[in-house]
Amino acid sequence: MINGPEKRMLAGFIAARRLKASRRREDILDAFLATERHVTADELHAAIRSRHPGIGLATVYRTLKLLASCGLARQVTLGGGPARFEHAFRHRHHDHLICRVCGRVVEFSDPEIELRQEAAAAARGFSMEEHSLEIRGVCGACRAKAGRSRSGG
Amino acid sequence: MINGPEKRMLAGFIAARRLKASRRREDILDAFLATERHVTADELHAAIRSRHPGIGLATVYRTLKLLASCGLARQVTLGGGPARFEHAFRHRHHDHLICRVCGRVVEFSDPEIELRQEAAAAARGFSMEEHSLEIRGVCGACRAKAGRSRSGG
DNA sequence: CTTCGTGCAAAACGTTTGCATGTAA
DNA sequence: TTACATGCAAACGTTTTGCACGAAG
Repeated sequence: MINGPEKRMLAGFIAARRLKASRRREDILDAFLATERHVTADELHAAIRSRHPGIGLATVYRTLKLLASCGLARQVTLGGGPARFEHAFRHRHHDHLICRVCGRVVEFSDPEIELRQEAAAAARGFSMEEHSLEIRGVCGACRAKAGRSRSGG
Repeated sequence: MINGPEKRMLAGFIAARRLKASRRREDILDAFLATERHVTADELHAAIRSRHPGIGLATVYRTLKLLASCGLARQVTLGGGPARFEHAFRHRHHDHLICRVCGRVVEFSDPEIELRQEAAAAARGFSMEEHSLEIRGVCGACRAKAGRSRSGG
């Protein structure tokens, strides 16, 4: 991912706004792209730190906000905890299933739900701009585990 | 609302857990029931303070958590701000439309969306326990106002 | 009398900001 | 040489907690 479209996208955004390219921003983008979904600023900071010890948490916050502005990251708040960031470039909008037991997050998307949301908003005079749908419950693996320990112990 | 079912519900919960009834808890419940939807702890604290100056913010937090435990309140986080609490007793689950311009919150509920959420969860092995759907956009009044100022000057 | 509730202040937590310095343009 | 980026620490707003005291059971 040394020269993907994400880098060009960030570079373009920076040029358009007359900001400045920097090594830090590349480091943070690299780490963000390398990591799996839904990192917090703190997690990303820790991950980058192993390779680039000098980096400050504030810079990670500032850069994540920048990545969100240019459409590379999307900020989500899964269940009230700290803000999390997921890849947004070439990733369609989706909703989240969150396992209450193991914390696993599964993404899904249902066109019919999307349509109905638009309709519900329109019926009440709203124009919809964005939405977030979060379903909390227990995933299959955790239910199986719970079933086993109930019957087995 | 001096002796509604909410009071009995709280009293029952307190008795069942061998907690203690108190004047403070009544005051806070009264204020919560009297207020309109979606208060923050701080807003509720301010409202109670005019009548009961000695009350502490921490007590409001603790009591709101208690009300949530016994099903009288539901905690929602509308758009990333501080936690808000809405009435939960005899109020069906609903979702929220939030106007980005004026902050107005409209509640709605769509049985088809609910069903599809269950189905989406089940299809991925999850048992759904709760969900939150938030739609942000612009309400009719604010769109009308914006249209007027665009065309009018 | 024992346990729980309360107010206060302090701590904790995630996030933002001010400032001096470093670095890209 | 100008403006922006950075690291650090401090500030910030929200929420929780420790503690001594008061009140309910």
